[in-house]
Amino acid sequence: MNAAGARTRAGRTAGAAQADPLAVDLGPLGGFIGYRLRRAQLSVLAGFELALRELGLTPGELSVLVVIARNPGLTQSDVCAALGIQRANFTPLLHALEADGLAIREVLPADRRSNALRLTAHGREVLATALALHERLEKRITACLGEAGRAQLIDLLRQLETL
Amino acid sequence: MNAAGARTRAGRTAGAAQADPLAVDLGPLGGFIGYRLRRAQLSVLAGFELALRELGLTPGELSVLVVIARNPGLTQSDVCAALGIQRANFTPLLHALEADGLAIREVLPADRRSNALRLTAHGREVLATALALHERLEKRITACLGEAGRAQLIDLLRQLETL
DNA sequence: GAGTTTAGTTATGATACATAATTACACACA
DNA sequence: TGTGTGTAATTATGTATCATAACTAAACTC
Repeated sequence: MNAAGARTRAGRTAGAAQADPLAVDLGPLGGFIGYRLRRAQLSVLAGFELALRELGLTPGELSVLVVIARNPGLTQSDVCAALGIQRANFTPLLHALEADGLAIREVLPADRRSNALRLTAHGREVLATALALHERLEKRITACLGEAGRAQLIDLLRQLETL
Repeated sequence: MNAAGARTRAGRTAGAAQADPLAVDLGPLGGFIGYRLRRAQLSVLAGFELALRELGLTPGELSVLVVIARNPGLTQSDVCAALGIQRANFTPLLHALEADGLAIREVLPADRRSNALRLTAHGREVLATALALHERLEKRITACLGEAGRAQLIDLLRQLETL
C-alpha cells in the first residue's frame, strides 16, 4: 500500500533504496517464530525495566525471588532445575541477592554440600513491591492482547517450551 | 497438591524440600508473559542452533542476510531500523558477514557516509541453504502448535511488539 | 577405605543489548 | 563561502544471559 509511492516520505533526493523503515521487505522473516519471539521479548523486557527500574531487579532475579518465596528451603540446584538456569550462572545471581540482603543461604545439616535458600524479611517486602509493580506491566499486556489473547499466548508459549 | 506427599518421587530420605522439579511451585511466575517468552525463546533458540549448526550462522546474522537479500542497497542504518538492532551492535555483526564473504559494503557515491549493502553470490547460496534448513525448524514448530496455533502465535507476538 | 557421584563454585567465552563519544561527511543558511 | 548542525558509521564500555569445563568438598557405594 505504501511501498511504491503512496505515503512515502518526501523525495529523499537521490539513490534508490533509501526507503523508510516501513517500506523494507522482511521477506520470510516475518513468519519466523524465532524472530517474532525476539522482537516481542525486547518489547516486554523494555516494559519490565521501565516498571521495575526503581528496584533494580533483573527478570532473572525476580523469578528466583518468587520461587524461593513459594518454596523456602529449596537448594540451589532445585531452583536451577525449576527455572532452567545453569547452576554455574546461578551462583553469582544468588550472591547478588544475598549481598542485597534479600535472600540467605544456610548449609543443610542433612547434606552439607547443599544450601537451603530462604528470603529475608526485607526480601519478602521487596518481592511484594516487585510483584505489585510487575502487575502493572501485565495489565498493560492484557490491555494490548485482551484477556483471551493473553491466555492463548501463554498456552502457546508453554507448548513451545516442549519443542 | 503434591508438595507434601501425593505423587512425590519415592522417599528421598531426609530433609523436607528436596522435591523433584515438577513439585516446585512457580507461583505467579507461570502467568508472566516475560517468563514464558524467555522459556519459549530458549527452546526455539536451541532448535535454531541444532538446525543451522553446520552453517555457523546466528539468528541475528540470518535476519540480516534475509533483509539485505530482499532489499539490496539498503544502508546499515536502514537495516538496523528494520530489524530493531542498535547501529553500534550492527557494525561487528556486518563485518563478520563481510569477513565470511557473504556480504559487501559499498560506499554510496550520493552520500559517502553511508554504505550500500549487498550479498555476494556466495552469500545468496548460503542464505538459500540456511532458509532450507530453517524451514525444518519451522515445520517442527508447526507440528508442535498446529497451523492455526502457529498463526495465532505470530499474530499475538506481533501485537506485543507494539506494547 | 577407595571409587564414584553430586552441590556449589570458579573461570572462560559467546551473544545480545544498551549508551556515550568520536570521526567523517552532508547540508542549511547567513 | 564558511560555519554550525545533523547524521552514518565506528569504537569503547558495561551488563545480562547462556554455555562448558574444571575444581573442591561432601556424600554415597560397596
